[in-house]
Amino acid sequence: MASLQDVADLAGVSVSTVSRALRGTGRVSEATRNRIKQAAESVHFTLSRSASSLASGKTMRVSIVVIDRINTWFNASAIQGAYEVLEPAGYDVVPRVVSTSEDLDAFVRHLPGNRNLDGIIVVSINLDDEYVRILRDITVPSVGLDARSRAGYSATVRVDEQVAMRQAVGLLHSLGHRRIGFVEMPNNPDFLLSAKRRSGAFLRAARDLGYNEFDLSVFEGQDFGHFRSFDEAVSQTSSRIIAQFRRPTALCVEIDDFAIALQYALRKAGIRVPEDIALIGFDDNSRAEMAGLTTLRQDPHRMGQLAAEQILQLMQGQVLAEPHQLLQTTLVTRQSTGAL
Amino acid sequence: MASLQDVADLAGVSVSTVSRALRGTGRVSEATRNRIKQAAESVHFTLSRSASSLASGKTMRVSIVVIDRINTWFNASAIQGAYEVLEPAGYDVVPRVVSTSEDLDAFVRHLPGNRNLDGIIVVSINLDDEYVRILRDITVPSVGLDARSRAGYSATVRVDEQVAMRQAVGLLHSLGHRRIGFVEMPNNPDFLLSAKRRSGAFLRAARDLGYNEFDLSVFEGQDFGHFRSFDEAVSQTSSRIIAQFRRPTALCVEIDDFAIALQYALRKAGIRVPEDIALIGFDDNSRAEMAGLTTLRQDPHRMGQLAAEQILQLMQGQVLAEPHQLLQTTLVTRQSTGAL
DNA sequence: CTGAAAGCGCTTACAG
DNA sequence: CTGAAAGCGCTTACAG
Repeated sequence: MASLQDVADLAGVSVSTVSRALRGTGRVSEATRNRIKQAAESVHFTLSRSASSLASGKTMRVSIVVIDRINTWFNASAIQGAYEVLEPAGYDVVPRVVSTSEDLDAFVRHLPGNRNLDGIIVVSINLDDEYVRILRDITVPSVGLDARSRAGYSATVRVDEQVAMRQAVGLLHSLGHRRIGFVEMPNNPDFLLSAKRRSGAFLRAARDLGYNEFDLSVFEGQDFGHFRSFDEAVSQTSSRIIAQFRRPTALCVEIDDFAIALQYALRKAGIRVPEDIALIGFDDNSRAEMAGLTTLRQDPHRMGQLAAEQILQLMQGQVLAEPHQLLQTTLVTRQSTGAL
Repeated sequence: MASLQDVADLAGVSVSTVSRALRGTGRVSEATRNRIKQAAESVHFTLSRSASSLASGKTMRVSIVVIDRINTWFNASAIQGAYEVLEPAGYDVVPRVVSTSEDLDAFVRHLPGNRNLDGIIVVSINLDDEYVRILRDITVPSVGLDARSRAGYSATVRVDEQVAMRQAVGLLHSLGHRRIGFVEMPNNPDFLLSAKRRSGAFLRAARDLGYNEFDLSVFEGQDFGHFRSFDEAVSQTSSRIIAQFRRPTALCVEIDDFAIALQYALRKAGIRVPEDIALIGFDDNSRAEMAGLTTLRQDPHRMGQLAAEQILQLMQGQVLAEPHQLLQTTLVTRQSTGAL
């Protein structure tokens, strides 16, 4: 396997010159550069990232931390977005999955001594105070994507949930719904996702529009471990909704996948959607259109790009013009809320 | 940032001993090991992968190459599967996207001199002869996942398309369909995906069951670039099908997403599914159930795990008991083929 | 069981 | 514009 030295010998120059020529840094004469490039080509030379990294102190690696799985609609889209801006800049994107608070703990605790990454993008994780302290003290920049709070992150990208919920509740209000509710997902108890913030935003938006406590209900998400399956969680939630005293005529559901399953379960139980209960989701994922689900569209792919742009600037030591970016959702109206 | 040397000083031993103790290699006394572990903890020590890599010659990195996007159902599931087995073994999984033949070319041509990965998993790419030659000569093992041919790869994992198509055609035959066809996807012209193999397998299966040339049709996939959008490709294909002389009463479609879109377009054009045309997809992806699509289920998540297990063994220099694994699909019957 | 030392393949001041 | 040399932080024979 050819090394810098081999290329240097071939081109009749020193390794320093080869290094400079290949990376386009420092002045190297046109002629020398060409000679070197040819020599490099001829032996299929590729820089050893390990050696470069060790010498330069930069790993050219950014880690993207996601909860539970890489292959969810949100996570995979965010990773793709980040990849699109990081790859052309020469960085490897290294996914890291955490499933339990121990996983996260191990990851965060190793951060202070970690020389294996130049930046971190963290998806849908809110940091408790201890982690905030650790993140603040490390030299590696971190960007929170879809985090509830800015705490601990050098920069954040998230969706404006308050405006989103105003859009949703506004639609329900204009359709004449007087009793409305919010349905939280079953959750991974080790992570405080965006659920609480989203239901809080829902309640605030509703009160602003004149709904009072008796007209509002929140179906709280339970620990996912309580259920044998996703389907069981859905049908249990469906039953709770149906049995509810002064049952709402419209529901905002935390995410599309749950809303879609719920719509199916409700209909199976004889509840008509949207006539008896109207439904609004959140995401506009790949199944929402087919399900005829009215929803709040967000764009994790774009969020991944933005987070990557931020981390890129931070890694270059730049000061961000807008470290905390708030994106707006788009209300997409479909059958699950009936005709406008 | 603490280095091995710092830990050694703290524990009062040499760096060699620290290195051995931390990695659990070589004999180190219980007492020494504990002292070292404590010292390491206390300064949040983490090994520098770059330095380890440079010294040991192993990068602890495996690249997974996918076409066009990370966030497709197939690709993201495969990556997740690979991650699950590679991460516990200490390897980073580094996704790499190729969109054009130039991308692939650049990647493959750099392989011979590449010291930046220990193994490669390549998804849905068939190698032409030149690449086969390059791959054969490099020292890094490669696993082909969903490749049409074994050529060039140290090992492969794929689905048995011949059996799959026999399942599908068998169902159509038993349902009494006498004129049947296969619909290819619009394709990325830079990559020869599995389309041709799949339609070939369809034709073989159909002939074996007694269908003759006049009863069979193949709607060939066109260069995706010809269309302004996916929807346009779909509606064009739909029109071709409808206009077909001696139109088939049942179609196998190359993948679910296209089948689902096609079902929608056909119905919109007044063709009843399954009464006028029955449809069978391929994948059983997350939308197939909702669409009521009969389909051939495959499991890219499992394929990713298997490919990772193979590459792991190859990287350890082991000889594979079964280098070429063929998985079976499961026929999942739903409304798009009517009642059995 | 432990240590001294060479070496992995680069980058980067420092000189010239 | 170019080169000699130090050094990045580890691993791994080699000795003892």
